[in-house]
Amino acid sequence: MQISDQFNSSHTKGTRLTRVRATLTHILKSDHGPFSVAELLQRLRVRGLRANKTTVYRQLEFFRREDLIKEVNLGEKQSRYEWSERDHHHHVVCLKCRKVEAVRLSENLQRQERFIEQEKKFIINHHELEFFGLCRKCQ
Amino acid sequence: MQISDQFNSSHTKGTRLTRVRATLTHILKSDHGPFSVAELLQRLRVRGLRANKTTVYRQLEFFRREDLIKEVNLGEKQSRYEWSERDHHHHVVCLKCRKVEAVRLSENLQRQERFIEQEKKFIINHHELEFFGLCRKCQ
DNA sequence: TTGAATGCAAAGGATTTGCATAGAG
DNA sequence: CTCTATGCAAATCCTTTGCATTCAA
Repeated sequence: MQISDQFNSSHTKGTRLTRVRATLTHILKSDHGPFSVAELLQRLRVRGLRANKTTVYRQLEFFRREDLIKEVNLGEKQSRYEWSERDHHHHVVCLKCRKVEAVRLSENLQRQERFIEQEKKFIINHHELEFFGLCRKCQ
Repeated sequence: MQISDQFNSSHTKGTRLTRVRATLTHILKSDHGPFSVAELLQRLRVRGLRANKTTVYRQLEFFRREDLIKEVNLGEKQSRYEWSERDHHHHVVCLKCRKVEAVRLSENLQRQERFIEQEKKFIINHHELEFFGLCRKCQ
């Protein structure tokens, strides 16, 4: 596998495609997120890779610098991370079992953002929206 | 001041209106939030009350149990807290100076919640929505 | 060969817990 | 007087840092 297969921005010069990085990329891209660091370590282990948590934190820092992932906060003590290439979406979080699902809203928040920019004189960069409730099983 | 002035739910039997609790209540109710624990300690100090951070955490736990405050997460490492009696609103957060302002949306998210409840079979309890960008001064 | 990536231990920062003491009712 | 609230120290949990070693290119 060539580095250029996955990382071809000018920022990535001098970086190396290690086994941990390749596997983490694969997990973040294809599995169902968003993931906590503990979950990522777990999934690495399942794939036969016993990595150190520090390494995972540093990989996430790298992905973050390259704008490849987004950090998500669902009101837990730890952060979660997900690949950012996917479509813009939000999350529904079950208050009982903590199950997380992605949702796409039927209409977006553009209009609200314009409203806020006018009223507050803020320039909006992005928003974060999460819904909390009970999933089907926990109802 | 009577306890019943501020806490008259059936849950509050046996609780005591200490100076810290009364002052924290006042700060959370009248000052401009949401506040971190450090900020609450600072404001207590300004009012001549040197409280321990553990005490503040325990007071917040108490307010939370009584459903008097909401915990807010703005992507920082610490949590923030605000009195929950106020009107439902969201936050705009400046990515540069971290200034926080409240915004009321011109239209609410009820419709989107109904949509999600149908599509995902979730029962929505509440949502959290924050906008991030640059405030007037930081643009 | 060379410097980016890794592992391990230790440090940091926010939050929680245990226990003895203070103080509201 | 009684039991809730407090303070202090220590413990926990997540995250970051320092440094010597490994390994991709």
